[in-house]
Amino acid sequence: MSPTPPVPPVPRRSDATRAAILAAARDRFAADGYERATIRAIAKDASIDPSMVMRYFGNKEGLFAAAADFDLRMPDVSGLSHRELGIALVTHFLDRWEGDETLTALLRVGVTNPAGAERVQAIFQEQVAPIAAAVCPDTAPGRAAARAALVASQILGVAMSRYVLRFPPAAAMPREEVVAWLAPTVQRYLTAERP
Amino acid sequence: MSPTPPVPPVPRRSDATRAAILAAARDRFAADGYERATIRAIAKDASIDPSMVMRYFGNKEGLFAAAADFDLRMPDVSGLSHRELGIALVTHFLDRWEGDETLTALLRVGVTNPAGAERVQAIFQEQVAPIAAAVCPDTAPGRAAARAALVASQILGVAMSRYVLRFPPAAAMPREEVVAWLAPTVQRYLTAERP
DNA sequence: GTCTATAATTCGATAGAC
DNA sequence: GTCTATCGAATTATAGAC
Repeated sequence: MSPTPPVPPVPRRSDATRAAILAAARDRFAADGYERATIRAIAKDASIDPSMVMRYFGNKEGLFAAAADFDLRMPDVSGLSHRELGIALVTHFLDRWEGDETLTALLRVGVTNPAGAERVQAIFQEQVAPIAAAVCPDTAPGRAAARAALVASQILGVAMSRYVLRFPPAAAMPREEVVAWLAPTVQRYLTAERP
Repeated sequence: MSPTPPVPPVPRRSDATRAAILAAARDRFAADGYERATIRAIAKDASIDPSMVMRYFGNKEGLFAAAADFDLRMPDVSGLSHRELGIALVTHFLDRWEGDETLTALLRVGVTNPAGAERVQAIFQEQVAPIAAAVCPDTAPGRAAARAALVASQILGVAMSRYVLRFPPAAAMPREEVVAWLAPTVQRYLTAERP
């Protein structure tokens, strides 16, 4: 056996091509959903041949899985008051949603594709539940996950209304008003005693 | 000209066939979303020929529009206290969602199809906004629509988590606990002073 | 009213030249 | 690594016999 050298920081060769494909895939999945987003269209957006997409990612689901690996970049909320907590989280979610259409893509795909639904669930479970566990008053097993699911329900709902379905009243509502309405809700789901 | 007689209660001839197609369409749209729900599969479920679907509804979008004409059957909330209002509305929405998968279908289609998004918006706008207008404390134009959109965001979000994406913590949460958490939220969106 | 047959596209995926 | 060419399957929609 040859001694395996430590893996170099960038093992892949043509990372630029991969990145271009992934960026185009995120756009298309976000705009069209999983079914309507065709590999052909994604490849065209990336100025590359459709067969390259297959070569890099195997099949369409593999492409989506690679494009949907998403970090919510949840902020550090330790030391915040309950009131500040709700405002910080809602503001952060609005920032993330407006700054990166990957989340809209995730939501669109999650609705029509089981693998997409699992990705959405995993992302919120892994990244929001720890915050809930850190601040919620009850300690029984599964309670942090339940509170994280409540927060996710309100966040996903406003994202649906504002960015996916684009309800005129929701889409036109100023950011500050969305935060003012939703922050107490999120705060209560995380910190209130169980009703 | 022949004097037109008053339209009979059932002008269509084969209403049974239409109803069977619509029922099958609702099931398929709910289970698979707009793109994956094929006219062939819907016709097969209805034990009928695919071409009949085209004959009755013109095209796929016409079929969906007919299948998605939905009545939320909002209850009469006049005379309820603010506390009772939140409980009544959340309970009613959970009932509607669990008793008829058309709403899940609507959500699935609204995400990938502009016409579907308009239907979802119209349904919530037409049926929830009047309730908001009746109970909310501010009277400026558009405020009832904004409050209805807030309510819709929380209701759609919990429907997404529970019935579409099926987050385990949200799907496993007992109905009474969902009502207990969400009722104060809905109540506040409808009746609280503008923050 | 119902069905057969098929047109016209479009898609994911593969094979293979260079 | 990149591209051309194409297969096989599936779809919506139409035309027309009965």
